[in-house]
Amino acid sequence: MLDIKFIRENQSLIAEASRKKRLDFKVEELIAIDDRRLGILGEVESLRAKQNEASAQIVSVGAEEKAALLVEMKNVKDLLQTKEEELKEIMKDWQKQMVQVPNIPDMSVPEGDDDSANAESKTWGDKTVFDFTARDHVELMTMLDMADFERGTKVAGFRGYFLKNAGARLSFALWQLAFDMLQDEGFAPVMAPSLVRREALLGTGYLPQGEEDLYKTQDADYLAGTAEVGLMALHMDEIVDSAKLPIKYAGFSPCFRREAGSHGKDTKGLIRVHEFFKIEQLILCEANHAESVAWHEKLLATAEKYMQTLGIPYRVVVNCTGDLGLGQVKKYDIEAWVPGEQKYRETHSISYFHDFQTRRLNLKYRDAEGKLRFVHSLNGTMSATPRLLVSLVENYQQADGSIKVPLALQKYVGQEIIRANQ
RNA sequence: GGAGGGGUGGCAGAGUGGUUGAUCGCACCGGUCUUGAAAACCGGAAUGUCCGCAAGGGCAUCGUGGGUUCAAAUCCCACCCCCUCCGCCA
Repeated sequence: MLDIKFIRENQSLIAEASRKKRLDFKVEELIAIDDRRLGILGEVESLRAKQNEASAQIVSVGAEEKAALLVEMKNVKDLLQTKEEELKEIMKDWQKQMVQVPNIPDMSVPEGDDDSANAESKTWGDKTVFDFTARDHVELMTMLDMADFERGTKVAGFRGYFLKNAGARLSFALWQLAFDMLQDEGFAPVMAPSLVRREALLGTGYLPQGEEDLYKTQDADYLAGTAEVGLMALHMDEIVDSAKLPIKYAGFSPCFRREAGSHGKDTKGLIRVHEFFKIEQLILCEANHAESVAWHEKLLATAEKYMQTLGIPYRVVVNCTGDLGLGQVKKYDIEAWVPGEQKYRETHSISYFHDFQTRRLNLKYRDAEGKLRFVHSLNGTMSATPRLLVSLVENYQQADGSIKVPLALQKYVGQEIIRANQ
C-alpha cells in the first residue's frame, strides 16, 4: 500500500507503474473516489464538531436552553447518520482501490510483459557437460531410492512426494549449510509459522489478490507459501527500536502453494510441488532507498555465495516490470542450471518493497528526529528444497547413476557419493 | 471441549454515561542545582488525519465491528486476542 498523499501528488508515476506492471489499475478512479471521500469527510467532521460543541454546553446550561439544544442535536444526529452511511460506502470502494495500487518499479528494472523479458545480468559456472547420457532427477532419485513419487501421489495427491534416505539427508544438509552461512552473516535463525491469520497475508501483499493460490483452513486461517509472511507479521503493529535496525532473520518454514494457475506446468518431479521447505532471508531496515538497494544487493550476493559453495551453475536475471509483484520495486531471480531440461530454472527470488508491506502491517520505527516512519522491508530465498535438489542431483550425477555429494555438504550428509541401496 | 478473569498512551496501571485524549508512576526530552554526573526540584511531550504559509484549529483513536443516547473508555450485541483452572493431547 502506498500513502494516499503520495498517490495524489504522483498520479502519473502510479499510472506509469500500473502500465509497466501490466495491471489494469486506474489511478483516476481512485482519485475520484478520494475526492468524494474528502468531501463527505469534511461534512461529517463539521457535523461532529457541532455535536461536540453542543455536548459541552448541555452540561452547564439551564433546563430551557438544554431542551432546545436536545431538539437541535436530534436533527444533527439524523443528518450525521445519513452522511456517515454515505462515507462508509465510499470507504469500502476506497479500501478496495487502495490495496490495488502498485508500488513503483525502480528505474533499473527492464520493461516487459512476462518472464521472457527478464534480463540476464550474470552467469556463474559452466553448464555441466556429460560424456554419457544424462538422467533427469526423477529417474536418478527414484533409482537411488531418494524419492518416491508414486506413493507420494497415493498419499498426498497430485504433486505429492516422499523424500527418502539420501534425498532426506541432502535436504537437511542444504538447510544446515544455509543456516550456517546466514549465521555468519548475522542473521538470526527463526522457525516461522506457516499457519497464519488473514492479516499476515494482507499485510505482506499476498491478499486480497492471491486468494486462489492459498490453502485455507476450516478456521479461516491460511497456509503461507513462504516464511516471509510469518516473519514480516512478527513485528506487525509494532514500533521497533531503531537501534535494532537492520533486523536480519533467517526464517525456516514449510511452504504451501496451490499452484492454481499452473495446472499443466511441471507436472513431473520436484520442480513444482504443493508443499516444500524454504529458508528465507528477511531484512527490515531504515526507510532509505539507498539502504534498501544496498541490502538488496547483499541478499543476492549471499544467495549467490550459497550456490557457488554448492557448485551449481546458475545465472542471475533482473525481473522485468510485468514479472514483478504488486508491491515489489525490484526483483532478482537466481536460476539454476537443470541439465535434464537444458534450461535455467528459478531457485531464488530476491526483492525489495520500500515501505509497501510495512505500511499495511503498521510496522514503524522512530528516526533520528524522533519522527515515526515505516521501516523498509526486503526478502529473498536462501535455500528452497526440494526444488534445489533437482539441479543439484542432475549436475552432480555420474555415468553409473550415482551422485557426487558437493564438498560443502559432505560433512552434513556423511557420504561422498550417493549410490543405490545406501 | 468445560468454567472463570481480562484487553486503556513507549511500559505499568486508575478510570462505570457529560470540559477524560484520558489520574499517578516508570521510561523519555528540556531546565535549575553540580567541576561533571546521579539524586532532588521545575517544566514538556500520544498517534493519525483534514484546513492553514504559519500561528493555530477541526475530527478520529481506550482490542475490532455494530447498537443505544443529544453525548460512550464507561451501557448492550457479535467477533478477535490474552490469562487462570479442569479435560484431551505431539
